[in-house]
Amino acid sequence: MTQKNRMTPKAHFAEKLRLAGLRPTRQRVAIAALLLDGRHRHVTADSLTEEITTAGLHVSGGTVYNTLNQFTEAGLLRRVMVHNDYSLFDTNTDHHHHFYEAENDQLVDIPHDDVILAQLPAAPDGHEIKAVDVVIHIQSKNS
Amino acid sequence: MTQKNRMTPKAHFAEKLRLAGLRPTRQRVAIAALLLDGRHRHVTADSLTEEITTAGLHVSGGTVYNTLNQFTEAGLLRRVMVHNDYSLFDTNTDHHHHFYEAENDQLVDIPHDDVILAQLPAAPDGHEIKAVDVVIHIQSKNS
DNA sequence: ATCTAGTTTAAAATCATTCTAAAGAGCCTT
DNA sequence: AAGGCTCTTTAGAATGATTTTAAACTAGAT
Ligand SMILES: [Mn+2]
Ligand SMILES: [Mn+2]
Ligand SMILES: [Zn+2]
Ligand SMILES: [Zn+2]
Repeated sequence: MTQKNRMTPKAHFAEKLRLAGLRPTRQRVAIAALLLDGRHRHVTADSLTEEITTAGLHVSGGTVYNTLNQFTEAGLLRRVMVHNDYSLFDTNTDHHHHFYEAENDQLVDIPHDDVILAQLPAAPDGHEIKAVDVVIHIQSKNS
Repeated sequence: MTQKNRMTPKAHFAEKLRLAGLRPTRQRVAIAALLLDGRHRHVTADSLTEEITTAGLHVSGGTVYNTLNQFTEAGLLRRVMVHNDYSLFDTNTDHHHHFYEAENDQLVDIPHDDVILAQLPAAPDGHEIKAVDVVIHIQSKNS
C-alpha cells in the first residue's frame, strides 16, 4: 500500500499539491480533497462551488476558477471541450474519450480501449502531437 | 456543369438559402456569398464582420451571430470546438478532423482519410451517433 | 399596393471568466 | 516564536463574447 495510508487525508492532498508545484493552501487542499480522490467525474466551476458549499466550506469565485486552471495546468485535471458555454473539467486525466449528448449537456466517458485510432496523420512540420481528443456526439434515437 | 452558372451569383446564393429553409435576406445572401463559395476555411463572428466591412457592407453584430447560428443549424456551416473563448465556424461541412495549435490559436484541417477510427464504441442505450469529432492538439517541437 | 410574418437593428442585458488592489497566509530565516 | 517575503485569497469591478429586446424594416404572398 502507498504512503498515503499513513497520513491524514489533509496531509495526503497537501503532499500531492506540493509534488505538483502548488503551495497547499487551505482552499486548494479542500478542493483537492473533493476532486482528486480518485473518482472519475466532470465538474464545472459552478458545480464545484456547490460541492464546496455542501461541504460547509467557502471559497471565493475567483479562487475556484484559479484553482481549476492551476490544477489543469499542473496536470491534476483535464479540460474537456464540448461547447462554448462554460468550461468542463475532468478528474480523469488518463487518456480517454467522451460521448456528448448536447440535448441535456451530458458528458460520459468512453473506456480507453473502445476507440481505436488506427492511423494518425503526421503533425505539421516542426510540430508534435500533444493530445488526441475524440468526442462522439450522440442523440436519443426518437430524434 | 451545374445550374449555378446560369444564375447571377446573388440568385445562386438566394436559392441555396431557400433550399436550406432560410429566407434570403440581403444580409444572409451577402454572408452566404462570403462563406459558402466553396472555399474551406474557419471563421469567427469577428473575422466575418471584418470581411463584411472589407466588402463595403454593414451587418449588425446581432445578425452576424444569428446568421452564423442559423447557417450552422441548417447544415451550411459546422461549429468546431477547440476552446471556450469564442465560437469557430467551418465552411467545410464534410466529415473531417482538425489539428489545433493552442499556442497561436490556429486550426488546420486534416484530410478525411488521414484519421481512421478502426473501432467505435456502441452509443449508449437509446442513443445514436450523430458525429465524431477528432481534435489533435499540437505544439511546436522546441516546446 | 397592401399585408403579415419573419428579420434586422442598436442598444441593453447576460453571464462565464478574468482582473484589481488590498488583506491574509504559507514558509523560510533568524 | 517572531519577522518578513512572496504567493494567495478575497470581494467586487471589469471584460468580452453572445443573447435579448423592442422597434423599424422587408421578403414574399395576396
Ligand atoms: Mn457567455
Ligand atoms: Mn469570455
Ligand atoms: Zn472523462
Ligand atoms: Zn475544418
